[in-house]
Amino acid sequence: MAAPFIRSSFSSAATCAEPLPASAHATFQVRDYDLGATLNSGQAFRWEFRDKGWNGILGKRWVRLETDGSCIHASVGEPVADWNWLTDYLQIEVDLVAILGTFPDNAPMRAAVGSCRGLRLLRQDNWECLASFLLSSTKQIVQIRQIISVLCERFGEPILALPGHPPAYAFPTAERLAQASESDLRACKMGFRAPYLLDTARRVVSSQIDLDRLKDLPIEAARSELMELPGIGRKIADCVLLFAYGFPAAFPVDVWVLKAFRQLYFPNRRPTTKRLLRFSETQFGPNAGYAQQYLFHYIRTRAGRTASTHEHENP
DNA sequence: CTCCAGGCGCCTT
DNA sequence: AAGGCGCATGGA
Repeated sequence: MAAPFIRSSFSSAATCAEPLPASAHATFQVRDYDLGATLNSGQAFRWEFRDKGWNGILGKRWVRLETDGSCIHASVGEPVADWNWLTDYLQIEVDLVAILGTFPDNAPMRAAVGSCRGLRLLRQDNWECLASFLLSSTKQIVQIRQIISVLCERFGEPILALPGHPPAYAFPTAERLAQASESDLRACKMGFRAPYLLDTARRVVSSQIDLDRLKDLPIEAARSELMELPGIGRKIADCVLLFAYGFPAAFPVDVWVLKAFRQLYFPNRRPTTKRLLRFSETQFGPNAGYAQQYLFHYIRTRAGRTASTHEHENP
């Protein structure tokens, strides 16, 4: 694989034995990286666009990202020496062109890639991703964000942001949520998902499932283990397999993807989810999940435009 | 007001 | 195996 286009602001030619000095800022050269599409495509729920940059929380670190197209500039609340946690999350080193080259060559796929080239799949923390998508069922993305925001305020550990920014909280640990009551969780407006989240947190804490071990399993085995958890079905399991564990063939089918495929590939039929999964396996190549995210983002943003133009259209 | 949202679990056929 | 329904909450 090609050398990563990474430059920290303190990347002097220091020897390996010499630790890099800690810094609150770093810059990374990027190619084909659409930061806005990536952070706002419904795979992560805590990024906020403020004053031409994205503010977010990764683990116990507050981070702000700004981009000019060829670089991503990062600022953190507390100085760090090692930035691998960020480059890994953003998947900066991934050769996107090689991935795009495996996508099926058809009109809908070309349109989707053309509309948001540079969209990346993130590599998220497995527990945060699992809990977040558990809360996603039959909710709009704005509401998912709201629920998670309240959950973090109420159960997350306070962390240090840059001066001038609102208080920040880490995503709550499974240990902390396992100690909560169902009504505590319902107070975060998550409704019927509260007992699912509570039971899942308790199973993680009791090692009934080992989330770190799943990355070493074949995708089918990892999926089966996730689907043992209450509130985790095929779709949410595939979101976690794709967005946290990086299984590139995981293929979440939600109402949007269902709608997109009916419209784009099956105009005169009404394929079931199972039929779509088979279609993805045979027609979408080894990075089916990556392709799916392009279609998801494409149709979701396009639907927004057509809906609003329709609303304002004159007779 | 109604309809629906990055579903799932459970219950009928 | 496949299809239908209830579930909490709040945008549109």
